Amino acid sequence: MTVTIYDVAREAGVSMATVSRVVNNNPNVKPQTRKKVFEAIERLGYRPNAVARGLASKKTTTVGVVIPDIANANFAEVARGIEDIANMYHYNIILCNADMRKDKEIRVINTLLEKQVDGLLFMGGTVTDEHLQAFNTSNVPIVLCATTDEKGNMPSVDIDHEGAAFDAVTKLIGEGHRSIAMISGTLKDPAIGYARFQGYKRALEKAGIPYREDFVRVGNYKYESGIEATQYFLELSDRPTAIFAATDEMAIGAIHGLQDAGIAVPGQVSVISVDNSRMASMVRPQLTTVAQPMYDIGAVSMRLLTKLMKKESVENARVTLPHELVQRQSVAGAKA
Amino acid sequence: MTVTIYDVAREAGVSMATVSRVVNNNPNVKPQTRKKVFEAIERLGYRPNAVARGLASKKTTTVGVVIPDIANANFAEVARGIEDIANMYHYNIILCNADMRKDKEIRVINTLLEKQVDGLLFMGGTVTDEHLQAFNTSNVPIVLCATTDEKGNMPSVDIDHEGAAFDAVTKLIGEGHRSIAMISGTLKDPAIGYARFQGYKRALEKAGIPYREDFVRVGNYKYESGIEATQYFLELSDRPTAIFAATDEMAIGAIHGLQDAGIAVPGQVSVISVDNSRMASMVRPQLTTVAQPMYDIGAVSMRLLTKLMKKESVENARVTLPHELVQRQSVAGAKA
DNA sequence: CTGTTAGCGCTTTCAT
DNA sequence: ATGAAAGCGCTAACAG
Repeated sequence: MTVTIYDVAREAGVSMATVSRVVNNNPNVKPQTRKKVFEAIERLGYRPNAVARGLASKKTTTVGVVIPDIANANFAEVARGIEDIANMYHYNIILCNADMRKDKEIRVINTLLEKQVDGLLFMGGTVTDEHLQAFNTSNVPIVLCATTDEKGNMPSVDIDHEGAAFDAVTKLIGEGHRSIAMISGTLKDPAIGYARFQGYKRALEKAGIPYREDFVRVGNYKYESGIEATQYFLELSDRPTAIFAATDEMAIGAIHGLQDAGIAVPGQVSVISVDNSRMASMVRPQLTTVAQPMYDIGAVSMRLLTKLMKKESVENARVTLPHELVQRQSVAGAKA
Repeated sequence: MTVTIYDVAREAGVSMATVSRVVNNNPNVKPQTRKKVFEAIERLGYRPNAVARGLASKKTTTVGVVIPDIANANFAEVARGIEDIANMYHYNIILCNADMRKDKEIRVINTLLEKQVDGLLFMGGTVTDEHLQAFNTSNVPIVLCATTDEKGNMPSVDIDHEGAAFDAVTKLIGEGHRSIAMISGTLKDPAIGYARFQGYKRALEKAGIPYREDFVRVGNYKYESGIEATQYFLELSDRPTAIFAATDEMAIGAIHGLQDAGIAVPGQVSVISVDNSRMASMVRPQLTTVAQPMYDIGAVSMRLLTKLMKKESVENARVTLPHELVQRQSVAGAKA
């Protein structure tokens, strides 16, 4: 039925150990023997059983990554960064989607740990005590990627969300805007939603612009919620001249919400956001936004994880990658 | 160090077999014993080792899915369908991205098979002889999902790409268009690129419109290539009045390429495509497109796979799901 | 350079 | 209802 290492050994006239050696590229095998074994493998169509290997060696050479939402382009980009580095270090990666649901995140973490991954990458999403608890039961290294824990105890790679939001809003202020509304993500999410909201407030404060509650709407990071929030702003007697959206997707919603109401962007209202996803160029006017280096976040966090898995010492286990304003066409100066 | 089933057995004062039974929900355990075991598990923080279990039982309750491009929203949607059904049947799924590269697809298939998945879903992408060869070495069921093999020998779930393209172009013709250009995907891909191209040709033919080679440009399914193709069409002395793009993303590129050149959509040129991705509503004018039931493709293929894994008999192992025209704002009648 | 021999942690007959 | 024991397929000392 299934051909095992034992079958190969018999076919090649050597011991299992020798077959194991050639399969694992152990140099201590005579070239001639190696050849014999390879031939036997070929002849029998032998495929090593990774499960048995994992049990015997206590290593699976695979790292698990939990991705909060597979449909989110940003996370996809992070995943690409992870993969490229993982391949470089000969790790397999198994992706598990958590569908934006906390219970599923916890379940997926446990599943991955049961599967004996050699390390875990937890991407995006809020890190609650429950998460921490699940992480604690693990004896493999875990790094947070595109998120952080509030306590700051875990290795992580992220950007400075508060600072990115601050820079975006400051850009608007620099263009002369004083009536700046925000379409926020959920404030319950400390890692992203709340941090970006804080950046908005700080930029206002620094410029001496009073904070107005009616200038903030909470969306769900999605396009439709950007439209809805914008429609709300348009009903205000005192309309904003600029909108800061916490994500590109909501910003595109804002642009369309504005345009559908016959308002020119950026002629009458400017729009800015944070992300610089691929979509930012796929809208007219093209979106001015603060870029997050998603690919790098993935790459750096995977690199960090490899070090941790090899028990190498790491200088700094909490890295913050720089962000940067990308100017396109959705921001213009405020009318005097 | 790591706590094993043996530790739990000792702690609870029972045998390994009994612990195994309660962990696996075997009814043949006295409630009282069950309770004792659960307490021991709790006290020790026992987590079953899926690798050991997999080796002993020769089942991993996980299915591998290879996804050609994690950044593609359509595939993400298929993946969601897969997941929902997998959860329902208590299978874990592990996603492996193949980065649109054939060699990586083959490698990933082999990795998954080595990991002893109980079944495999191969999503999108062309199925070559090399693929078939890799599939053949497997003794677990495999189903193609959002693609098919040319020979038609493998279980698969897909839509009728040729028919979808035919319907899209026919819609244009119904609106009075006769100068219809196409932005195709690569013709090398029989499952999608070529099939949609064939649909375009057949619709033209049926309407008695001669096929013109200069009205077809091959793109790479991406936004930018949609723009480029459109710019090419605009340079023609004899411009098309409508553009059929093989994917939404290229269609959005077409819309913007047109608008950037000062051409009204759909006023002067109509645009239609196939996909109905989320993006179709995230553009102005909103895109008229033929919907593919991506989620259902995922769900149905996973369901099919569960049947195959349980060795249930299946009536039809090659299913084609229906498509449907979704009318939005990017198509208008041809000027008389 | 190669073979022997214990396990890795769990499931699964087979007894009892 | 429970336990004993034989593996699952492979790796990793250890010995030679």
